[in-house]
Formats: sequence, C-alpha cells, structure tokens
Amino acid sequence: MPDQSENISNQPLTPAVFHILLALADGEKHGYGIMKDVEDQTSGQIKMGPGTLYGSIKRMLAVGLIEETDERPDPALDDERRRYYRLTTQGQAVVAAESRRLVRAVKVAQQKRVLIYTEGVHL
Amino acid sequence: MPDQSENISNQPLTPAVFHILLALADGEKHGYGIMKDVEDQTSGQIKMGPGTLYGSIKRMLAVGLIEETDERPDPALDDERRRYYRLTTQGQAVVAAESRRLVRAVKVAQQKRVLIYTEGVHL
DNA sequence: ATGTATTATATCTGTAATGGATATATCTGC
DNA sequence: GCAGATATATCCATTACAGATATAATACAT
Repeated sequence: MPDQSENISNQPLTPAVFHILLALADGEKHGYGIMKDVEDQTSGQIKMGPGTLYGSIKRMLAVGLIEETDERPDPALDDERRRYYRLTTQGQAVVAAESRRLVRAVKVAQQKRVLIYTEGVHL
Repeated sequence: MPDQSENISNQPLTPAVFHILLALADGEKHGYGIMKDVEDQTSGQIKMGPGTLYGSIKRMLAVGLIEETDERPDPALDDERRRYYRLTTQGQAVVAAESRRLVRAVKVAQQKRVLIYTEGVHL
C-alpha cells in the first residue's frame, strides 16, 4: 500500500492552507481563532477573509488534513457558536513536509543572494 | 506618493510565482529554463505544467514583476525560439519581501515544534 | 435594559490561478 | 531524414480566492 500522505504532501500548499495548518500546530482552535492566529503570526500582514477561511477549512476537512473535535474548553469560557479543529496525523505530516519545502526554498533564496539587503533576518 | 511595491509585496505570492521569481534571481532565463530550474531547486518535487508556467509569466509581465530582454547569449548557443526574462527592480523587491515572509513562517513552524524531526535545518 | 461593537460561522458570487491537453515548430544527435 | 527533446502558446475544466452578505451570540458600556 502506497504512502497515503504522499499525494498531498508532495505538492506545494496554498499559503492559506499552510497558515491554517500552522495555526493548529500547537493545539486545537476554532475558525475565528485560526484567523487571529494567522494575523498574529504575520504581524497583521496577512488577513484571511471569511470566504478563504471557511472555504479552506471545508476543503481541509474533506481531504483529512484536519478534523473537528468534540472537546470543549472550560464551559465558562466557551462560546457555543465555536467549532474546534485539530490536525490529523496526516495534517501533521503535511505541515512538516511543507515547512521543509519552505526551508529549502529559503536556502535557494540565500544562495542567490536575494536576502542580502534584508534587515532583521538572522540566518 | 505611496510605495508602489507595497500593493503587491505585502500579500503572499502563489508558489508558482515565487518559484519563477526565485529562478530569475541569479540571472535571466527563458521560460523552459525557468521550468527546469524550479525542478532542480525542488529536487524534482515541483513540476510546473506549461499552463501554469506561461500563464504566470504573462501575468507577471503585466504587473511588472519581470520583463523580457533583448539580450541574447552567444548566438552559437542560442535557440531562436527562446524568450528571455529578467526581474524588474520591483520583482527583486517582491521576491526579497516574500522570502522574508517565508523565513518568518518557518520560524513560527520551529517555535511550534513542527520541524523537530527535520535533519539539517539551520535557521 | 438597551444599544453597539466584537466574535463567530456560513454561503454566494465573480474573478483569478492551476493543471492537463493540445498544437506547433525548432533543435540535437544519429 | 527521423526521433526525441526543447520551446512557446493557447484552450478549457476545475479549483481557490476575496469580498459581500447574512445571521446570530457574546461582551461591555451606558
């Protein structure tokens, strides 16, 4: 039986999908929380609209990158509207593979001296 | 007058556009050469079809990320069908900005321990 | 208690990007 | 001259995206 994750992990992810996976990498979150996490991660540079966010979530559920959880945090802090998601095992593999791909891309950028004028990047 | 490159450099690029910019970062190339360079850069992982390649080139020309050159290499080595492209100043700025964005994304991935099993990554 | 802003999810729609197929032509090596 | 690789280009179906719109719960101040 071939590696099931190979299909999806060997092609580049769209930035939206990658950032959602990354947002979920340190624990489950709900949709709106993912959106905020992506904004924080990118210092407000990337803002996902609801179309991209919920559309991506739907697709990622369909291909098994993420799954919805039943677990709710402390009910006192909860909001009944929320729907929480977490990475599947496949999702973990894919986000790791994509991260490695990006590392390689950045190394190419370094070799080609694309980043020499960059401030604040310590490689 | 606002920074003209801000419009485009502050939103994530599609993987195809980024890889094309990266391929051109160390010198002008023709379309097919770009395709090969991307394959090499990614160890054959990413293969751009002609639709993506020439469609992306057309769009990138339209927004001024790249431009066609008249300069031809040694005529003896040349192929008259080829069309050569190089980065514009704006294209250089955009590929640098996108590279920095990816560096930040990779750092987030490291902080979230996505890459702990990865060998040979020094950022 | 009322109003307002924020949080939260969801869908719809037009536009853009992608990948594969197809077409055409040149170049290289035999 | 032929085959296979090189090279560009377009078409089309599918997918992804961004923004608008809708709806409703929550939080907080007045």
